[in-house]
Amino acid sequence: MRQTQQIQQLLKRNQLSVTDSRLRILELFFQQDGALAHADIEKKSGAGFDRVTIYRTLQTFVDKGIIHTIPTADNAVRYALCKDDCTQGHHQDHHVHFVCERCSTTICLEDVEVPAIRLPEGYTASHAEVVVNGVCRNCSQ
Amino acid sequence: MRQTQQIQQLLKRNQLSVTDSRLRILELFFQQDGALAHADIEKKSGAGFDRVTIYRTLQTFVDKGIIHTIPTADNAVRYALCKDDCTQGHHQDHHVHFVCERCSTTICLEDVEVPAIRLPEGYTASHAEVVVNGVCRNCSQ
DNA sequence: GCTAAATTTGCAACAGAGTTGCAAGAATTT
DNA sequence: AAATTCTTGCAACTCTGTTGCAAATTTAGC
Ligand SMILES: [Mn+2]
Ligand SMILES: [Mn+2]
Ligand SMILES: [Zn+2]
Ligand SMILES: [Zn+2]
Repeated sequence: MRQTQQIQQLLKRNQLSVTDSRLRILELFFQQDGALAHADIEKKSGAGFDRVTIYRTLQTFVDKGIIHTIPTADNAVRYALCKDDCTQGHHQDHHVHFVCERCSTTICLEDVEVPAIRLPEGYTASHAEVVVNGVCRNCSQ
Repeated sequence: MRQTQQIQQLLKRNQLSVTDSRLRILELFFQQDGALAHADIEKKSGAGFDRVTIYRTLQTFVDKGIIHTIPTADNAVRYALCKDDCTQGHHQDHHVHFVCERCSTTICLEDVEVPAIRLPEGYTASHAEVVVNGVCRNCSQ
């Protein structure tokens, strides 16, 4: 398996020990193009990892800049691979996210940048999150 | 009390019976300019309304177009009064929301419209949510 | 390859957010 | 004021996420 090798290297590059759950969870992210919620991972991982392990693994990946969180209206955090140059403690994912109303897939629109927002006097922006709801490419035909 | 009168009328206009919890919760919203989360209301209401009553009251107000929800990154729904022309089943609040990193107040920027987002081929937008994080007017001096 | 140290995992127990059914209580209608 | 309608509180439950700790696994040194 070529991919397993690549994932191992990704872990080592981030000074993380190579464990079954980390390999499997990253594998899921690489097989998917939409985002994954904790519950999705619990179902799809198969191997019956403990819920807590999954939470901790996801948190570790976020800390290392391997995945990023996506805020959605339904109060369940979703995660997706960082394709930008994110590093430990410094995420760079300034793109728009899309949630499909039909299939409820959550997708990173890597090429759509968050527009600059003109704020009233006295407000200083540090970061903006844009989530667009609508119908995705798959569902619109 | 003049305000109580006004709140009563707001309830009647929406075909809602006038009850202690509804009066009190609306009163809190009118006294506040930031948004309120369920937990805030539970604390500030004083009168010890049941948690379930608060949840149901908030849901009713959202359904009627009296308040709207604000998505934030911390996975706790916040609510604010609708100042736009929202009606039963049809919210019109297309403004930007702001979350202060210092005081964590959540504010509706009624005058800041959500910009149009250009999506890739195949995607259709129906609604976009913009949440800007930063430092608010109060905290920036 | 084996051992010791460092890290990760699973379990149990917990906290918080939100939902549902139902009987009792209040508000509205007549 | 009584009957009807609607709302509330309670209990019980689900789902999401967190923490402490001992056991298991991984890594590093030899
Ligand atoms: Mn993304
Ligand atoms: Mn608002
Ligand atoms: Zn879709
Ligand atoms: Zn502030």
